[in-house]
Amino acid sequence: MDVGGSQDTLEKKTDDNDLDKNGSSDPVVYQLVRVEGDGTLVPATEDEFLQFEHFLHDERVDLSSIDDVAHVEEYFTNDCTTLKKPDYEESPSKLDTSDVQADTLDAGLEEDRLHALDDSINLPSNCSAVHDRQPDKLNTELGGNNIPQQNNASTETIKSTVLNDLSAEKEKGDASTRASVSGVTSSVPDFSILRGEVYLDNLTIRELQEAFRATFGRQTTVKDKLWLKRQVAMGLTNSCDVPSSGCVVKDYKVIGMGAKQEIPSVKGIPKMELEATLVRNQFMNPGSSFFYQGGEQQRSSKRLKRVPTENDEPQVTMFTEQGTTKRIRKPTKRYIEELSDIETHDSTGRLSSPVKRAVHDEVLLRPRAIMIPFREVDSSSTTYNTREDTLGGYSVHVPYVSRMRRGRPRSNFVPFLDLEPSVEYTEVHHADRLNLEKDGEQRNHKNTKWKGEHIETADKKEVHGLQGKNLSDINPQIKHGGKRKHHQAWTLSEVLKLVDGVARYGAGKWSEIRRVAFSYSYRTSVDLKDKWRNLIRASRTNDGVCPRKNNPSAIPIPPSILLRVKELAENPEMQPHAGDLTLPIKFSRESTKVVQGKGSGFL
DNA sequence: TTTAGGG
DNA sequence: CCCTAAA
Repeated sequence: MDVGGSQDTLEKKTDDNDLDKNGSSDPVVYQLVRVEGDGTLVPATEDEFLQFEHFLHDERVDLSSIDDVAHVEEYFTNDCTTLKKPDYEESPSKLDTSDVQADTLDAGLEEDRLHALDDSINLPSNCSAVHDRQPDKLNTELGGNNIPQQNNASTETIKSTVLNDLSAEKEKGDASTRASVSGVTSSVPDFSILRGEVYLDNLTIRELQEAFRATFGRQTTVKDKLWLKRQVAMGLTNSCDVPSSGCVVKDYKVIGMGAKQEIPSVKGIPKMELEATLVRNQFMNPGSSFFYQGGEQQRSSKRLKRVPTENDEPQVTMFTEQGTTKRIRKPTKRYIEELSDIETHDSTGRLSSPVKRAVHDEVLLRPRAIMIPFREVDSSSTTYNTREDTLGGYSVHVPYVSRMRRGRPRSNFVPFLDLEPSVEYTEVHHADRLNLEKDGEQRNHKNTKWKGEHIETADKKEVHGLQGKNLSDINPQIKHGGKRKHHQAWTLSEVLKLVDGVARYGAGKWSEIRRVAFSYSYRTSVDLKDKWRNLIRASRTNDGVCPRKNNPSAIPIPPSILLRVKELAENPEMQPHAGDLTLPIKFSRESTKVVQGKGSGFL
């Protein structure tokens, strides 16, 4: 039950600290805010954003020297994105509610930042905590870690990095104090502060700050002891569920409290490392990521919404997710489109006003794609890479990969459109990228799937003011009356499910079928209907002939299936077979025979 | 909202 | 796939 590792990781790079009781992470994007005299948080003004933006840019530049920049960038690119914690109050002391949800930590960090801000009034510098680590250090760490698949695992890499940070006892504290408020310090945290047995209660504020730094990789100016203790405990524990006092830290691990959610360390292997391992493993088993489930059902999720439901699964999943996430999390075309849509109005490519963002964010709220356990870090120019969603009750940021909504666009919302397949295709470079599928099954043709997400492309463009493509170029429809939005090729498994569903419930019961077999898919009943129609067409036509040969993304449909489709289409009566849902699909022998050799249909 | 159809 | 009309 510990999901912690990832969080630590996050903190390092993105500076988030989301820990949850469940262990689910709750990545959060920070928003630049200003602390008013009365302690209330006020969204930063556009100007402030701009300032920050610059700052970030610089950071970015630095990071560019890192290997696998693209990935790293993705994760480090965050910045003052949104973090609206409605009820969060600034005083640190209020953070101790354990049920505060992951937000607590975030809030904490935020606060920390805010404090810093207080100190140095208008410099958003601390917002950069995200970019805490120096490039060189990062490199070192990266290299130091024996993380094999760097490519496909930026996440892991990062994690490892964090691990090293924590476990690295070498770097002795020292000038930790000199760390700048900005959070970008060149000095190395004094990890030793957390070595051996340490009673947080006995630490001085300064020591706690050091511990904080060792834990989160960034400096804090907060002098609230309680808060610091909690932060450290939470950070080491990856859980929000920590007592306000009495925590004992031993070799970077929190003990002496209900450090339940912790991953037990094994023989001196730092917990973090274990976590990293976990992540890695998870990563290796994409199959375990049931996370991606499409997400229609998650749309309604709201931030802060925490579902008490706690399974062990989420945690495990989290790992998986993370591992997977990293790779996958690429902005979708749609995302870009959206951005474009919004940003387009802003020829300068600057950040849109807070208000706009807010609105946008709102819109982005209903994702359905891959969840990203990590906090999303966006480039200054973009805050839209991910959207927040709820995963198992935790709000997380997910890459904005999928279509938000199916069906008619809202009256006040421009429909998101996907690029044309051809275009999209070109954008998909990383074959190695993990493609999450809604349900493990649909992994058939990765490349065709997710065409919409040309991550790096998007990132870069966005970073640079997202102008790479013109909105119109990308999404014809938005600007002009364009073409179709997305095209998610149907996978064989989907087809099978559909056929099976029709067999059971009958054609026309799309809603039912969808509910039963595509509940976690973005396929809507209309999609099913359309698909069925196409299948029927194919079963007739195709039986022998291959319609659009020019459709590379179309996957061939086994003749047997087509035959079945045909049968179902022809004798609708013999359907409702409620009961054999468990059976995959029955292929009638004759059918198979008949159709065999005839050529396949295409999806 | 869900279906059925047209585009 | 999208969009609408109907229901």
